[in-house]
Amino acid sequence: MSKLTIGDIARLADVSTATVSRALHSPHLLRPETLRRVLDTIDEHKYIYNALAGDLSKQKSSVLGIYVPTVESAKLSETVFALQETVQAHGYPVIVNNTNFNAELEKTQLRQARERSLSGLFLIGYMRENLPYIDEIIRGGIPCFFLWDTLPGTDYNYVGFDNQSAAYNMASHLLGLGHQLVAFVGAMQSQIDRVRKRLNGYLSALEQRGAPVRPELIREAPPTLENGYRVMESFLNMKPGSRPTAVFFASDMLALGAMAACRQRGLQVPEEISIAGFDNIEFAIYGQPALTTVYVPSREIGQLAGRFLMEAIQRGEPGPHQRCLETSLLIRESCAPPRR
Amino acid sequence: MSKLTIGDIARLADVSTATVSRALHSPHLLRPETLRRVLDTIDEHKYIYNALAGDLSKQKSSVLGIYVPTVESAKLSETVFALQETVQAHGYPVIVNNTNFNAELEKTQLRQARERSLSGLFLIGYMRENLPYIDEIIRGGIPCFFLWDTLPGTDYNYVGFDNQSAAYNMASHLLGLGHQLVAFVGAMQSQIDRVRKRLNGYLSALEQRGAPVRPELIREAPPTLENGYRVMESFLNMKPGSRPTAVFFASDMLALGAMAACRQRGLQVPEEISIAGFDNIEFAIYGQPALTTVYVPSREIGQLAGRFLMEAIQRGEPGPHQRCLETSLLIRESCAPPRR
DNA sequence: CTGAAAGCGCTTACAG
DNA sequence: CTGAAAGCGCTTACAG
Repeated sequence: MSKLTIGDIARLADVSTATVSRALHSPHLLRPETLRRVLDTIDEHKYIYNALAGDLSKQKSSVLGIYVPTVESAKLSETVFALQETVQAHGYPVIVNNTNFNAELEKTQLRQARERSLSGLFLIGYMRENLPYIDEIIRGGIPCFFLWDTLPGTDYNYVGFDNQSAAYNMASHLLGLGHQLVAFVGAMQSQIDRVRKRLNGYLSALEQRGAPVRPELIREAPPTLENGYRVMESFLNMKPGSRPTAVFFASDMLALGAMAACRQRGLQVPEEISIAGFDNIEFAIYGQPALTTVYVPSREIGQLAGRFLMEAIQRGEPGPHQRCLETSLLIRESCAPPRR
Repeated sequence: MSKLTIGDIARLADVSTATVSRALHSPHLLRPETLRRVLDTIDEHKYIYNALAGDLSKQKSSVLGIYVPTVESAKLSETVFALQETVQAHGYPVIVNNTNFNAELEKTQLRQARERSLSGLFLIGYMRENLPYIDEIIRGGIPCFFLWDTLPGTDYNYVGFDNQSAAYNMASHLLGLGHQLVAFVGAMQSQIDRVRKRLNGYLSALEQRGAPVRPELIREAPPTLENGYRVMESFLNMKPGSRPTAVFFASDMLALGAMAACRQRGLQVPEEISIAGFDNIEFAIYGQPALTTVYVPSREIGQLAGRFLMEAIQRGEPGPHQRCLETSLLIRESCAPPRR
């Protein structure tokens, strides 16, 4: 019942510990006969590899880390799971960290990555103030991938999409429909760069169309149904004339919550007010009406990032690995021209 | 830039490595003056603790593992995140494994837990055939907690609820409304014990009411909106008379997908058909109509399980830790008496 | 193709 | 309260 070590196996198979280690990790280096003998001994005695010892001598743990600001959004989970699926085929487990928009917490979690010498980090957003610390980690030799955003003109690894132009396109679509008062509700743009870029996309669409910016039509809330509901209520309480005729939510959760608020008030979407989202979660198409939104390739992001890291580790490809994926406007039924 | 070890710190602070180690983990053992000197040196030189070495010498990694069959269900994520929140306050990161209803994969992931000597495991469901292997892990000294289910009469740790009686109650509610043809759609009851218990609850409600069991009204599908949609379509294609007048879905995702199928066919819920769910995901209340479902205390499960493990580790409480939480029927608008 | 041996950076029982 | 030293179980450069 007490645990066997490679030393025990070595003795039992009449080889050295080095040979046992090779049987486990570089079988091609061994004579088939030797290999077989060692492997048989391992099986027979149900030897369990001690990864703690292995990690220490390699000075690197084959564990990965992913950092997510919140997981209320099912969409982020898709990236997490696609990533896990990709890397677990290579035997890499992944530690999932919820930073919860908390810079202090995020930093603690980032520090653990160094203490544990993780093989790679994936960041779906990060707190701006921690960037220097992230740089330090990268210099320390842990590859970091930024997800859900692009950082062109830098040496950072990233797999994401152009948040600004995606938001620009949606805002333009709304303005093109004839809306003058288009509101924007972001999922924490003050803290998350990629959401700030969406805000910028919205602003530049306004500018390009010559529409005025109205600060009272720009809001921010964590991406939950309930917050969408609340924000929408507050819009609906504005007096007609200053009340937005279209609202662009930078998250489907918010948008879907908002649709419920409209329903509650007996307001027809899109006849009386247009609602657009961002993400394309599975529920978007089940909305009533089906939600016009921005398609985000969340699974592809996870897969690609996982693959890039595996290549970086196994084939020693130095990078930087950078990829900007396509998003697209999903025009469905929740947006229409404003009433005259 | 090269990494410092406690040996370096010891030399710089003119103490032994044992003292540095104590400063880090058992500061109360040191004279305040010594402690201060060591801590200052650590700060000054930005020493980073090497958890790989620490884990090896303690022969135990302060990492936890959680095993989830699928994460399409937002509800399971709630448990995962509540758990993480609870344990991360104690400095324990958690590896999240998606077993994806795949016994082979689950076993590989379980083996990694042993290789890495994790400090604790949480299983939200597991493949039946892997139970002997889980037993082996427990005997090997890694505490395991079964979540989302109860295992009364055993020595296993669990934090869950009574799936059978919860399902029994919902099925009884439907039958009590006057439905004769109540269908049951499970999220993989053939593979997941807790879902099988829900099926049993449904069956015993039928029996208790003297309602016949109709095999064609019992279905199984992974818990996604799309599957709910499809299964419902197939029910709606049955000829009236044999078609169910109420459907009990063992997952809100399925139920909400089914509501969309009804809408698509122009069928009124609950006037023409009743639909019930299980989970109470946030979307349930935003359904049209609001979904009648079973409340599952997913966050409490995660919190409690995390707390139990921390107590087991830190205060050495041996357990078994067992807790059956309450569920409740959430009667909303999606169920009504059948049409005559 | 295989082995002897140093080394990875901590922890902790023991001694003082 | 503190230190010397053995030990955790691997990996790998080097030698043969």
